[in-house]
Amino acid sequence: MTERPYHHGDLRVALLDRAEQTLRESGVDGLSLRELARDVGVSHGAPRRHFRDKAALLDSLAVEGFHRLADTFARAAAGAAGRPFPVVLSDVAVAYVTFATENPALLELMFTSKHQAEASAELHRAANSSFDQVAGLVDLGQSCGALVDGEVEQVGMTLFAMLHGITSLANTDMIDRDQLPRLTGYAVGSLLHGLAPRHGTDLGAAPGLAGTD
Amino acid sequence: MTERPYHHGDLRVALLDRAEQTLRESGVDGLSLRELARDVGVSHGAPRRHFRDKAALLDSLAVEGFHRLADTFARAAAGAAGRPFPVVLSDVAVAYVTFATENPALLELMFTSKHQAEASAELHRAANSSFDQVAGLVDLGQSCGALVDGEVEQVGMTLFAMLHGITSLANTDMIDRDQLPRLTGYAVGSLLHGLAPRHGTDLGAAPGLAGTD
DNA sequence: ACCTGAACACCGTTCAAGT
DNA sequence: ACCTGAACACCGTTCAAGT
Repeated sequence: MTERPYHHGDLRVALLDRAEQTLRESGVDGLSLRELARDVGVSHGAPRRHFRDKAALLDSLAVEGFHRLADTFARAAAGAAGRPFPVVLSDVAVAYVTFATENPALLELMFTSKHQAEASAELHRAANSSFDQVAGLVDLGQSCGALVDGEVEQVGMTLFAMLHGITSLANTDMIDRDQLPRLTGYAVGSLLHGLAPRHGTDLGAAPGLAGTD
Repeated sequence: MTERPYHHGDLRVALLDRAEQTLRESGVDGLSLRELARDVGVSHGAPRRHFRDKAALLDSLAVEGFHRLADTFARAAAGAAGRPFPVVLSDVAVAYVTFATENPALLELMFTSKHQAEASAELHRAANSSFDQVAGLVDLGQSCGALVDGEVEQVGMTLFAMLHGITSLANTDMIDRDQLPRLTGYAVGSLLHGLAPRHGTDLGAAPGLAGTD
């Protein structure tokens, strides 16, 4: 690192890392390929070797985001393993909401429709790695009778869609941040047997969901 | 209209109309202020009088989108007025899904987090006009006992979030288009009393979701 | 194999000047 | 009040040339 050699060494990950940081700080609109190259100390034409396109770099960020999300799910599920299913479910739900809320720009990138046809294959795989985590959770919940019946994929997608919708509304300031735990608890509860959503459902106050004071 | 005069007449709405069309055809990325001005037959500096910013124009499009959405809700609810509540609910849900699915780029614009602070007031009002429609529907459903209990705002937001999440996933090709009706029916059913979501619920296949007998 | 740097076409924004 | 057109700084993309 004393004197930069002609070859950067790992320009691809350097660009990706810097891009992720810029994304978090300035959103997608603040992301310029040229500035990225400047930040990393390389000429503006250099990124071309690693990303054919600006869109390609954005797609790679989205793929990375899905991998991190899958990781987050796995970690949350592992952390609550052995505890009653509702706790596991709500922990995973909170993990998603937290992740989505802390990385709004990344989430938008992941769930934006302008992905390249070529990248969509890899992106699809990456997204499925997240969905599979949810599906596994649904399977677990159904086999112990805590979760509502129905096709795994259908229940899982409903769960995912609810959480995604809630965080999306929160990220656009359409629901207050402090209503997030209650809404999350409510959504989760609506899929649990014997926990038909009603006012005062305690889930929102559970450890993990509460987290206010 | 024979020879364009110096003053355009209604440049603001002309720009907005053209922008909406371009948005539908080419997405947000295909929207250039200069091209817009060209298309409308005006110099590239002209839009400045009506939109201080490109972002301001985008915000106006989003506001317009929320107004159209509120209209869509009202129309669907009026069209099913008098029929059993589940029918009304599913009609409204289908109306949302259809609207969101037919205007993916507009939806992204509406639920994107990069709105200007100044526009957010008007946007908030416009968004609330949509949410109020949903709240009214929830109120109706609860007072006739068909809809799950809970605070109106909470149930309404859950409903909205579910539908928004589902369409968002559909618009990014993460769920198959042909699974949309079933998923929508499933989501709607999960908020109806005595219609606990289960495999084979007929909701999705019926006209509008129907299947209420 | 990887990077540079000039070149090109296109932006968004600003602002004096025109009508 | 509304629009024009030159000017400016910045892009993304391409490609010969360098190492």
